[in-house]
Amino acid sequence: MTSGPPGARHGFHVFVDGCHEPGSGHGGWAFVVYRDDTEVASGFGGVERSTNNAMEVTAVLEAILWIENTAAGEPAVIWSDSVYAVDGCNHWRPIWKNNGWKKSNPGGRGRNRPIPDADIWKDVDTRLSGNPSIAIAWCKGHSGIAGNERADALADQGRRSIRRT
Amino acid sequence: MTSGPPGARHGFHVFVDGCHEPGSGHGGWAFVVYRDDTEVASGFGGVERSTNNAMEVTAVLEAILWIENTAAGEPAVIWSDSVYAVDGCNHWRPIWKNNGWKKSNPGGRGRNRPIPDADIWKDVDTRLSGNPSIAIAWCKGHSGIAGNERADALADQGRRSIRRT
RNA sequence: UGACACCCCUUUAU
DNA sequence: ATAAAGGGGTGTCA
Repeated sequence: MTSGPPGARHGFHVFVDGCHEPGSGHGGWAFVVYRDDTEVASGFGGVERSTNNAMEVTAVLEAILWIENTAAGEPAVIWSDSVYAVDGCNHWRPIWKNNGWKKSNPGGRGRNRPIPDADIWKDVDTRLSGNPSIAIAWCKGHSGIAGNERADALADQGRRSIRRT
Repeated sequence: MTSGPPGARHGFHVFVDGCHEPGSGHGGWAFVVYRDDTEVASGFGGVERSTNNAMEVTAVLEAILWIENTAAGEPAVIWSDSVYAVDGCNHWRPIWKNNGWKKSNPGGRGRNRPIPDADIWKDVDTRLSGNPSIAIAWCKGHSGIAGNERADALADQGRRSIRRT
């Protein structure tokens, strides 16, 4: 197995990644689509002012958009190395939705404030709710997984594209 | 612990901090004494079973004790990043004292519960009442203030000292 | 409901 | 080794 996890018979494996440079505030996102261990598509972009987590979620959203437009209904796994993005999709998304996209953790740190990047999360939620064939999974970052490394490089390219505007 | 001659000019600035590890229950406290931006003394210690707020107040108490023993009567400002400790000293202390160190219930009915760590607060009250030249002030934590950072590190050392008893 | 502090964990970046 | 973006919990006050 050179890229992607086992079981890539049918459907897609989409690796996503985001990056962010605190100095400039510029961020980048990317996705790479694999079918049977072969890269079949990719996309990336840059954002002028963002945060690291916002870029990770944006990468997931862009991957979903590609699937919607190109392979709607086909089974797909989106792999992200961001626990924030993955748990946000799989665990907190229904909770946030139920709470009107606000944090409600009595005693916690950020209480009853709108969750960061609520607009992105709402978009992700709408589309994931309508595409049950899309799964979000976590993979370890910077550990030699080909798809993850490729997405990492593309996200960086997306971030650098900001300067040449 | 370093020591130096008491400041002959005009007062001390004493930064205090407390820390607490919920897992072990161990806590630490520390104070650092500055005269003209120079550290002239410091002290720290550990407590086996405590709370974060109790350690913050303990740090204030230990600073007061040092002033009493070393520079009684000299103007001094004790800086703490705990609103609980600072407001406890400046605002609620006379109120609590007036209520017999108990919290009055808004409903009037029901028992008046003793304030937490009443023994420490009573000690603080006695000594502050006898030392009007000592002021308690608040400073933001973890924001680059040298004295606060130093006290933070020493409090942690005090907490860790519990292990190797 | 707000504020402050304390502890643990994840990811990113330099 | 630094800083920044998140999640969970605790103790306290109004």
